[in-house]
Amino acid sequence: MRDFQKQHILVAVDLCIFTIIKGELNLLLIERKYDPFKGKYALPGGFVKNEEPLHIAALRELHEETGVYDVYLKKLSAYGEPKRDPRGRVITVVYLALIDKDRYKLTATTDATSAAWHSCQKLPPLAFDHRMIVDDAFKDLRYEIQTTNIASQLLPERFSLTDLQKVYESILGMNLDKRNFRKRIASLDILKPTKETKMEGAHRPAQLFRFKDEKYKALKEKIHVFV
Amino acid sequence: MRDFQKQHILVAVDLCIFTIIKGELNLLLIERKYDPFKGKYALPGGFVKNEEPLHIAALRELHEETGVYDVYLKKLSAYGEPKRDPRGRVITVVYLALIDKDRYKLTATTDATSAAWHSCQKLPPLAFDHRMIVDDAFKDLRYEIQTTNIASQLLPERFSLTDLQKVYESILGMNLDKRNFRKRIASLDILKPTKETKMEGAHRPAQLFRFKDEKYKALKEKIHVFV
DNA sequence: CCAAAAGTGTTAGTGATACACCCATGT
DNA sequence: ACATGGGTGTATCACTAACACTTTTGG
Repeated sequence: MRDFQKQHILVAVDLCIFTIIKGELNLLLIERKYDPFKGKYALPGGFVKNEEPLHIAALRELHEETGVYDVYLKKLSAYGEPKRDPRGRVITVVYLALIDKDRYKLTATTDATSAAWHSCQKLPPLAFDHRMIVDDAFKDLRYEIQTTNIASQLLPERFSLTDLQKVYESILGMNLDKRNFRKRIASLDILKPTKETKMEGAHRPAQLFRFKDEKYKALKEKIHVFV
Repeated sequence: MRDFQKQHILVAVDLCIFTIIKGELNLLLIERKYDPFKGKYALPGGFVKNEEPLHIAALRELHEETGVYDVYLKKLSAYGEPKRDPRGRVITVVYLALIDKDRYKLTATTDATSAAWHSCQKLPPLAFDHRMIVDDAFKDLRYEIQTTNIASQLLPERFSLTDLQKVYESILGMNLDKRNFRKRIASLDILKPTKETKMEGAHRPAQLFRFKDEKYKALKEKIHVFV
């Protein structure tokens, strides 16, 4: 414990909160009102309290920004370059959060914060090293979407197969063949059909499905002996 | 910055240093000489200095324990439960390191530390939350070995195909078919043959190979649209 | 009846898996 | 000559990828 008292590093959490809006992947950002990086956008986050577990700090920040508690939250990595915050040394632990925008609406911008969704296609310049953090989080999301059932976290309880396909397409950044997609989803055996349909627009209504497991579930242990 | 001064959380780095010994995956551990967890084993690590980048702190600790600087080092996650260290709140950033035991020998146990290799098949009880950390690091390693050329970091410059296969087998925890393994390695086109052979024991000598890219290289961008 | 999205099968090609014998060497 | 690990090819099966038309609804 000898060196303990000499250290002056602060611990924060930052959140990469993703959602799907109109079939596009979006990220929640806050516009900074003060220096440093005044006018730029940043990830929501804040300092960890002394007795507070990291994931509780993340949930607290998430709730402050979105009014939501019950979400998928995954710890990613930590970022701690000495100069990443010009005000002092801060190491931040990053959490990935996925929410269904329709279920959990943003509380009307509390306080002075102005949280808003931004399409991942064209993110504005970000403060600090947040661009790197987002890029890393996005890579993780791409992996998770392919190996787990986390797509369920981005959709309402009932959804059409086209809705689901758009989740995959927006995260993988490519168009998928409709027939092949449906075959693969069927083979995974993770959905159960409902008797409801979604009628919107002048076309044939879509059958709605729900996930068998609402909660996180790994779909494959083995990736393939190589990939 | 208002809450900055109130925080009392210390930042450390811990290292999961893997190597292959006699075809088995091993992890470097230190036996703790003092409480807490006296007599148990722990990951090598230490506190981050005020102006020190995290990866430099990791390299410093690595060098102290192994006498090695030039190794593959990858930042993993952070662990910061309030009670993980009974002496006070410490958040640790974990690094994965891979070394070739033959190239980089351990310096004869410096100071009072007693670092030693332990087979991952039968690790002793670990201090703190280090068991969880090792499990997470191992999962990461399993993924990396299948998607990148990091096997090169665990082998000497020249090695036989059987040596390479043992790296994969020990990390994947399964036996692989020799012919299929060689076909796949050939299709990846990451090795170049040397004219040397390894003669050891009373049998046909093995041809030695080396990696085309010594350094880290991703082998596949796309995992597969699912996995 | 037109527009718009939903829904549905087959084929060809590629890659994964399973499997057994001969080779070169030291003792 | 024998014991030991090195080295090689083929056949089957499973999965991926490419591809186009009919259905159902609202306007």
